[in-house]
Amino acid sequence: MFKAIHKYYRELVPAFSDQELAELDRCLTIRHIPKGQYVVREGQVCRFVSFVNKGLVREFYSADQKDVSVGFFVAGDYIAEYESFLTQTPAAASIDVLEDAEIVDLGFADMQRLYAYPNYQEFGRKIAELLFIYLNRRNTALLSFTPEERYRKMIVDQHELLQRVPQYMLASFIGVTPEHLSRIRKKMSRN
Amino acid sequence: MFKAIHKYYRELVPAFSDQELAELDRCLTIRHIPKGQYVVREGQVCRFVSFVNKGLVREFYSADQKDVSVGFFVAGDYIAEYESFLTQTPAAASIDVLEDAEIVDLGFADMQRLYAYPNYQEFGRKIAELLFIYLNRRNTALLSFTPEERYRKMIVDQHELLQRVPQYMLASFIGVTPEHLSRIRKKMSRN
DNA sequence: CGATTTTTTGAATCATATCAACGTACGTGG
DNA sequence: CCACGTACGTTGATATGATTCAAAAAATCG
Repeated sequence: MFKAIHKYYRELVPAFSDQELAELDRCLTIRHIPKGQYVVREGQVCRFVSFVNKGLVREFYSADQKDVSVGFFVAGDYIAEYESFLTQTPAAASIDVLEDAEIVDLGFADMQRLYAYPNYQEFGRKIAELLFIYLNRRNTALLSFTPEERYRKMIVDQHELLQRVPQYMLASFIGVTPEHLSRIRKKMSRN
Repeated sequence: MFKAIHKYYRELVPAFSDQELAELDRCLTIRHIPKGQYVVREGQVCRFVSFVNKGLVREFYSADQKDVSVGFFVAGDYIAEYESFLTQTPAAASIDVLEDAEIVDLGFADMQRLYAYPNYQEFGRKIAELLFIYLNRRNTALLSFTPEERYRKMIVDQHELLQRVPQYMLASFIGVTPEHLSRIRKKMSRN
């Protein structure tokens, strides 16, 4: 059981023993969350890091009455309000469900226990490094590309999401208003 | 020797033994870099993660002929083009010296050797986590605050830097042109 | 189908960029 | 120690890109 998760762990740290992964299994719990519900709510402490088995979830925060989406996650991705999870302090962002989701939770206390194994330390390190790299690229993109360039980029490497995420959420992810994204698309289609 | 560095390591991982830190010392080398020179150049692989003993350095990248500063680092900070260091691939950003610097290098291969110790795995994990948190906050700030708010924030929690970093570099860090930052300052001074 | 949500369009406005000019400070060589 | 050159900061005028608000059109859902 939890095959996809074992694969994920072994890809980052091949040295994981069957016994170590069995230890992990004992910590995991499955949760089904319907569309529209929250996985984590701003202001609450994020208690789990969760693997997405099915569905589509989104991380976002609120800035003067408006949602700003910061990420979309599908089957095979891990999700958490990571800063909140790491520090066990209230989350600045929320995570909600766009398509009925099945997620597999790993709690904070269990994670700490697993860190007794060096392989889990290494896993935790590599996860944090990957998240850093992801965020670093997003940061660079926001600073050095125009909205249109960011949208084009999204078409190329996240085209599966474009069909599933409403355009007004993509707009905030790209950093523009829905109206402006609509105009960008119109302009692009004229070529 | 390398007292400040030992302190840095033990603050993140109190369990470090004297022997483990002595092992670290054998990997460290000091480098003096004068103002105007590069620590890492875009396109080259970042071979070291470096502790700043003295001086002031800056990370930046180039976007259509212009520099965009992404961070300023002083004594007590660690620097690297971290994605390049982690993946040993060419750096997207450069690091240069704004005030004559003394830095202490730790090479990639040595870092890998140290990861044999679980305590160094834990250290590496915590560093990556801190960097993630730092970047996450910067990201949020860029998306949800106005340039003026970002400048005010900078005054509050990096006021020491304002004296040492030329204003046009701060401008790109904040995400505006030098002219516009000048106007923001003028407007702020009218209150 | 009707009701609601999402996307598009238009017009006015605002924030920031650009370009060009000028002022000021600073460090260096004479 | 002065004068000059270079780098930095400021100011003004204009241009551009993105937002806002309002409304219509299109898509989605029960």
